[in-house]
Amino acid sequence: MKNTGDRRRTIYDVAKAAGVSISTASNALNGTGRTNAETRERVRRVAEEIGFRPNALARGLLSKRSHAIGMLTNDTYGRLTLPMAAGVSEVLVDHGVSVFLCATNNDPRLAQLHLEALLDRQVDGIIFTATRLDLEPPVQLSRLPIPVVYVFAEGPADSVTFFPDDEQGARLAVDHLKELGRSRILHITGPRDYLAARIRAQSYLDACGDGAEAMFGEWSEEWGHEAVQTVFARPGPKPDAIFCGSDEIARGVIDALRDLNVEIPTDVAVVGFDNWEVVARQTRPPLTTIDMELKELGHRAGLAILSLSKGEPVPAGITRLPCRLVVRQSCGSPLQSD
Amino acid sequence: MKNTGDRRRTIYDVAKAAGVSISTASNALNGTGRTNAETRERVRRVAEEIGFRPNALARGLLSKRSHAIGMLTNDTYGRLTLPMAAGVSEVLVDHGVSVFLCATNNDPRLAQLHLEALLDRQVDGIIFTATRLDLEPPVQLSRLPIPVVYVFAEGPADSVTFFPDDEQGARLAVDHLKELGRSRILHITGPRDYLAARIRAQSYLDACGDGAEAMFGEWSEEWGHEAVQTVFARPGPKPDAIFCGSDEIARGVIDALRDLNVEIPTDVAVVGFDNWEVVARQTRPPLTTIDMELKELGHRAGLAILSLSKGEPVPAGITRLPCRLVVRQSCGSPLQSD
DNA sequence: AGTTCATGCTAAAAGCTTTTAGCAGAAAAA
DNA sequence: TTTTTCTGCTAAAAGCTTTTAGCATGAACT
Repeated sequence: MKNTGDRRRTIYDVAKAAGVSISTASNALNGTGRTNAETRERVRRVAEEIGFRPNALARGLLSKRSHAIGMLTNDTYGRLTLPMAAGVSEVLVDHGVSVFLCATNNDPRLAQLHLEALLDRQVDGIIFTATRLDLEPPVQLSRLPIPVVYVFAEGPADSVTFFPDDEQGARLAVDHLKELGRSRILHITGPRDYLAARIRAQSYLDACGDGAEAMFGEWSEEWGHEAVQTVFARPGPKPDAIFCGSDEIARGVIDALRDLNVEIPTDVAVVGFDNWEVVARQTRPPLTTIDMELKELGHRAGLAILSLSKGEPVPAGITRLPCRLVVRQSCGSPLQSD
Repeated sequence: MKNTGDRRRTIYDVAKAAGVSISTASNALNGTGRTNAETRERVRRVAEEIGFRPNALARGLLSKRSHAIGMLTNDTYGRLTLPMAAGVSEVLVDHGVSVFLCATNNDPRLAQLHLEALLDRQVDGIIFTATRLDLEPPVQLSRLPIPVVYVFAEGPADSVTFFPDDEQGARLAVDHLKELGRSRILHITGPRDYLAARIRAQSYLDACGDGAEAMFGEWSEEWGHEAVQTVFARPGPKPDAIFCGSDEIARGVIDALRDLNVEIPTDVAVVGFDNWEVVARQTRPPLTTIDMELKELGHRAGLAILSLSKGEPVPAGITRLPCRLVVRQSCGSPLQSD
């Protein structure tokens, strides 16, 4: 007779079935107060039997902690957001915390609406995510009564913020190319007004020194294509490796190189950025690239908001999580490159 | 003095500030009961002034409707899920309903955990989404005390289910090609064990009649590439159009055709399926394709679960939402094709 | 024997809202 | 004048849980 009725079982039902008071039932189930071991066991068995599960609303109302958080995102497409969100949800579900997804489409009205709904629901915290790293949050988050964690977006001074370590990621790519004996490395990346593009480019320039060249453009395949054509059309020495600011750009680069009959990786090695599998796996040859560990980013952001919501201290400022090099075949390997 | 304090304002604060009882305050704010117009106005003004917003937890506890729903998905990557989820969230936020995102990663344990959390939170309904159309839901959803809507996944008999209209979508593609004067249309698509692949293929066969050929394989670029090579290597007449089961396949097809020096769209017209912009916009030439209207699918699913949760009747069974043809340049146009 | 202590349990309050039942007063009807 | 009806308001209950304060009971002290 496991909750076959229509009504959800309450702690009142448990108490009645176990022949104790409501308080004793609660204490027994939560291990609080003073309870006889035998009674405690009986109550727990009864609760299990009738399929009792505590009402999260009532619990939240009393404890002032809803054990839910909100995720505010302005990413419509979801290439970055969803893996990240999955990471957040994955790490929090084990702590009994659920995640509200709020897609704002960069619309301030919608963002405001979502934010108010979240506050009305007494969420314990908010994770704000953006894809356009440069964009202002579409809504005022600074003076909220609950903690906010920023991912892929910079919050006000002293806020808790997570980014991938673009600087280290770029270094990873360049070091890999250098280890394989490449010396004339070119960098083709996205628009200069993206912070991530600037950081990666600077890291590349620092690592490669003189002769290094960073070409800013778009986050598109087309731009990769175009940049390669430009470079190979002009006089002077040609690069023996290209580090791309995104996998999409890398894809354009690879296509353009093939059109020019340039061998990959023999003549030119190519490294991407994103490890966006649908792209990186499908290039010919498959793309060596930098993974931003989006899921791990989600884990960390989730744990951070969890700690903050409990009042535990979390180091403020920007935390940059290491990227990972994923080796496929667009660079050759130390062994086979000769 | 708009909620500058630490504590959230309650209806008790409103009542006190307006000099009325709690019940009157509630009645005035909600327009229930009998209230003098003047009093009602005063209460509302006061509520506005002190920044009162009702506690959704308390409200939900009483009304037994939490005004929240859960979205259970096993899609890790999110290409289909996130636009759909954004549609759901977008349409529901205006009705004061929020959405819990639960990524199950196809892990039954995780799915069970999420499901229990949702029930504990008294959600008003659940939207279940899958990418692998053939897969069983990772958890038993049939005997739940709350309504369930299925999207991209088939529920038990008589459940409310939404799919894109694959049959109509395929017809859209074939008709477009025919209108442009193409007669030898080939179909290259994904694995036969995907229902969507089978439906699209059947629709194509019905529309094209004898001589039509559907090639099943993978949902990958590589397969598109390979299929084209096979077809163009064997003797006999060559197709003058290729309808692809996905944009990724189309991409492989286009690349392979270019390698063979076949002109697109002059010699062969290509149509994709998905309107996955990162792919469809970046092929050369840009890809004419079928859009599944994922956001609209989300809207409809959201409205359906809303109605169901209010006890309003919703037609059971599978509803298929029309797809849309997106014309780019991979087929030419009636005007420029000569 | 009288006091202190520990144990196992319970009644009641608190958390915030909505709804029900009903009270007083005034107006309308008898 | 008495009764009915309507109006505007309020006290209290309900929704479900956790926590606080405290009540008996029996054991261990002084």
